[in-house]
Amino acid sequence: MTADALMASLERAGHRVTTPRRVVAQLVADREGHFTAGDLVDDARRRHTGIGRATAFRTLELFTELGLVERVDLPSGSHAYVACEPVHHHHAICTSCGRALDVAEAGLGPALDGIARRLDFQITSHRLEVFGVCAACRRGATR
Amino acid sequence: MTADALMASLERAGHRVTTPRRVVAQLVADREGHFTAGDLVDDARRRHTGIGRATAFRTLELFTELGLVERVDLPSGSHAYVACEPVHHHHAICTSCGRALDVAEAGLGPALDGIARRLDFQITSHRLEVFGVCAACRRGATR
DNA sequence: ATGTTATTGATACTGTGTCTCATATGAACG
DNA sequence: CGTTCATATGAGACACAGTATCAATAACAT
Ligand SMILES: [Zn+2]
Ligand SMILES: [Zn+2]
Ligand SMILES: [Zn+2]
Ligand SMILES: [Zn+2]
Repeated sequence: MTADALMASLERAGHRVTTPRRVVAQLVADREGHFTAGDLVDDARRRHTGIGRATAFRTLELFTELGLVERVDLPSGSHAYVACEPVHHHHAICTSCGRALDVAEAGLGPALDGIARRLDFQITSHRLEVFGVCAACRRGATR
Repeated sequence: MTADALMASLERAGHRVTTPRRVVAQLVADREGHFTAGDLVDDARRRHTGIGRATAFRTLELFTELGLVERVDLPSGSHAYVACEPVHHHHAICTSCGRALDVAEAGLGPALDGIARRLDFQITSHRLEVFGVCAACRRGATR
């Protein structure tokens, strides 16, 4: 996901294209794997962009609403984000390198149907998070 | 899950049986559906138990470690807990009444295997959260 | 260029969750 | 029982995460 693509989606949705937002978009695009709002704020300060804390949070929220970025809840309890395509899918998160692989819906349907039927529960949304070690990390060291 | 059962498990695990912990166990047992640490602290104050904030958090953490209580991440982003059996399972959370129904692993295995194979990803843990409306809430009103 | 409106950033504020440390108290032992 | 000592407690300080306020600024349609 490139910074330009993020800005384009944002404009398409009728939001203003501003410099601070462009900066945040670039920070997001430059991130590998998941990151927290705090990480982004730190990036912003480190690079001496003049981005305020509030703006970082607000822009991240905006991207999330537009589905350009998705929030994942790490086992640690902190809220992280990953840039991803705006279609329903899940994430396989590598606990070693932090990268998030996209997981297509993939056979979850029947399992969900079963749950709905057995519990007489009307499912409106669901969230699956898979944690483990990616192929790259299993070979090379922690890198 | 009764307060006594919570305390018994706690003792079995070699922890001290103390009055504050008994109180927290009771508060947990009295809760229907999910609750946050803050909710519990409020309960404690409201009932004029002398439980300190730190103790509520600590006891909740202890119960969680022992698997007597499980943490769920609500879509809102807040961390909630539900009392439940110490075996692997998931939760169907009613967005109307807040109750959490236990969901057996049920049919998730094949889907996970598929993910692991397709992504060449070694899964070490996973989390599924299902949100929707329970049978009771679909009939009666919001109750 | 101008006016309207959305956006920004500093700052203050509301939580959450953790840490420290002096005090209290379970439980094991005699 | 009373003694002993590791554990647990609670007050309060702390470290963050996230939100609200508001005057100043910048987009963008005209
Ligand atoms: Zn990896
Ligand atoms: Zn899905
Ligand atoms: Zn459960
Ligand atoms: Zn319900």
